[in-house]
Amino acid sequence: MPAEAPVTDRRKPTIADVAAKAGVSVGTVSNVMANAARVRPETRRRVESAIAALGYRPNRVAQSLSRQRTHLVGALVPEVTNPFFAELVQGIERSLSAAQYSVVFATSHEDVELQRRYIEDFHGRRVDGVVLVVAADTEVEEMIAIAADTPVTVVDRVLDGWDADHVTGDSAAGMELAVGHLAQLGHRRFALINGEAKISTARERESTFIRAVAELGGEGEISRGSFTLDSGFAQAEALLGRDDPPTAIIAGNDLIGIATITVAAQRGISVPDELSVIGYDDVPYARLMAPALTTVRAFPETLGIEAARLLLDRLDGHHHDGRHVRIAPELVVRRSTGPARGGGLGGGRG
Amino acid sequence: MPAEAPVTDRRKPTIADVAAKAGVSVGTVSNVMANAARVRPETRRRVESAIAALGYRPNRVAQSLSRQRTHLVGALVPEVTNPFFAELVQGIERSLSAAQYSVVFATSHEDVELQRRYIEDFHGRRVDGVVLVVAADTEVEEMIAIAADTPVTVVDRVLDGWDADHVTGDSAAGMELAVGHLAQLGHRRFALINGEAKISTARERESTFIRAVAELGGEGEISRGSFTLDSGFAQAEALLGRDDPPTAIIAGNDLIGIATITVAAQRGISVPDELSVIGYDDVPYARLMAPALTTVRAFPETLGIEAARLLLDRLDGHHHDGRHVRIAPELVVRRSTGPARGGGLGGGRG
DNA sequence: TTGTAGGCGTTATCAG
DNA sequence: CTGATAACGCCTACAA
Repeated sequence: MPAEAPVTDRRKPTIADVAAKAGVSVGTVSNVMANAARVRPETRRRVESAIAALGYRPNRVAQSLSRQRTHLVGALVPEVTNPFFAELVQGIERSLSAAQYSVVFATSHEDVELQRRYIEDFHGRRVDGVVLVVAADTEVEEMIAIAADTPVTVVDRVLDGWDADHVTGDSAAGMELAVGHLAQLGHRRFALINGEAKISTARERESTFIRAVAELGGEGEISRGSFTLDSGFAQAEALLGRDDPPTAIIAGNDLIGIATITVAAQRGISVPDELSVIGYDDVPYARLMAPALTTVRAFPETLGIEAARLLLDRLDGHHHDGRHVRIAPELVVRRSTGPARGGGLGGGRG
Repeated sequence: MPAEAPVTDRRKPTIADVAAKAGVSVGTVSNVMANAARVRPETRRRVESAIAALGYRPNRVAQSLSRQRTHLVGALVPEVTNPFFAELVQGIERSLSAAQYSVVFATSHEDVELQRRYIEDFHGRRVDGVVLVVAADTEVEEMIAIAADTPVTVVDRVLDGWDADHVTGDSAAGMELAVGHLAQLGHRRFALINGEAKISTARERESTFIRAVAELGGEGEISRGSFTLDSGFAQAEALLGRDDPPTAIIAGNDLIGIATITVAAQRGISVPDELSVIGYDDVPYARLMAPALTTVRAFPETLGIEAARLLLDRLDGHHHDGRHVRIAPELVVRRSTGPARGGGLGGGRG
């Protein structure tokens, strides 16, 4: 080898290097990469072998700047340690990466200030779009302003007054399923242990709970906290520590339901003989409880997939007005619900 | 307003717009933003108010191209629906974003081909570094080649022959804790239900298991599958369906441990009276089992935090050789382990 | 069919 | 202290 051989050049090859090696211009290289028709087969071959020889990979940063499109989307969820959101994120990531988008990912921990910072970061990076699970105390006005001129798809929760694309679970239907199931088992005294009242899913479940119980002529009480195991423990503890707990507890999500079953066990309350418990979401751990948790399946991964689809549609220019897709929930009967103590009208487990 | 007023300009303002409005050059604006000392206070004020008036935010894409640094890091894990990795990801994301990095996130699903594609995508996007949990069947050579000239920190699992920075849990110590605890309870017949033999943590736990059991003069058998609930169910089913199951089962991770407890319950095997079960990791659901799962806590979030720290150190140019940090595990005794049936030497629960 | 050159938005180098 | 201007790497007219 010649003495002039440069020390190993660690710089990644650029389109200019390829052009030089192939003896063509950068424009031509760009054309073959774009698969443009207007390039002679012979030339194409030369360029392609130069690309292969150099191991050339286009610089996406430069591409983004030039094309004014990053093929990047921001995903912001409250937590990733919550299995519901983990599945949601999985759905988002799968769909987006299948469509050749990369996702820059962040968690807000229900903190609006953090949420604001992340969204600004997304903007700074010129993401093509954002998939967002709004944090609990989010102000509509701020969101509308912040999300201006970047396509946003809102998922799981909704923000009143913001007509962004969104996909949600049908919490009203889900809650009706839950109350209906319990009613059929003869229950008349219910409690709902819920998450943050600021969150739309919690509100929808709550109002439906109230209405459904009223229509039934039953009694219903409501406890509010947050959608976490810890809050579930505290709330269940308070509820089950009382003299006359209800015969059926509906949990605002499975974490709360799981905590409730655990508290009942600790207190020697037999589920489902003395107390029926039903959760919401159907996370993987619901069926592993003893007894296995009856719950309303919410299909979190599907939510994520649909959210990604909506966003991609918009990025492709297919749609322009605020769309709303609603995912229908399903009742999953397991072992944590049973006939109300003292009989009642209801049939057995069928 | 004048008739010539342009239709609302949705284009984000550029540094040139700011310069024009402030009546200075782009270079000066750049200097102001860089907080350079060499700018007259009066000028700075003018520029700053122009920035504020326009709501100017620098374009990170252009910055990246110019600075040759994206402040982006890629994070690739096998799954995010596995709570161990969810916590790991949380640690990574927290640390990195605190250091002003954004993370582009992906999941390999233990698929080496997918893993390859994601890493190439990371490269294409010119991430400054990557945090990687290697997929199960990863080839060293390919990784070494693919990861060339991009700082990589390997976390949780290790790839023999690759001297990248890495942070792992001390699986040998953890397994010794597990076997020691069981031995003290009088157990002599053990089984290990493990994950993929291709994964370094599984191998380390397995070899330590063999050695520890041998030193004890006990019997040990090994079942291999994958680190999932489903595999845990299948393996536990096979093991507990036999005539003479061991008195103590060590699970390669908590998902397997949780599945084992569930299978035991289904088969009417009392835990811990007839069978002791111990898990690994201490995911949040371990303590919610009935009985609560004794386990070895692995601190996944800490793994993520340390991995991020190692990478950041390297990106700051502080270190250059392959470093290794090992996180010490802790035994968490709960209710799924107890004295071996038929007595033995061991004391009670203390 | 292929080459040239301007533009994408910043940073950095140098004169002035 | 400030203003031009050349990178950074790629795309896309427009010319040739």
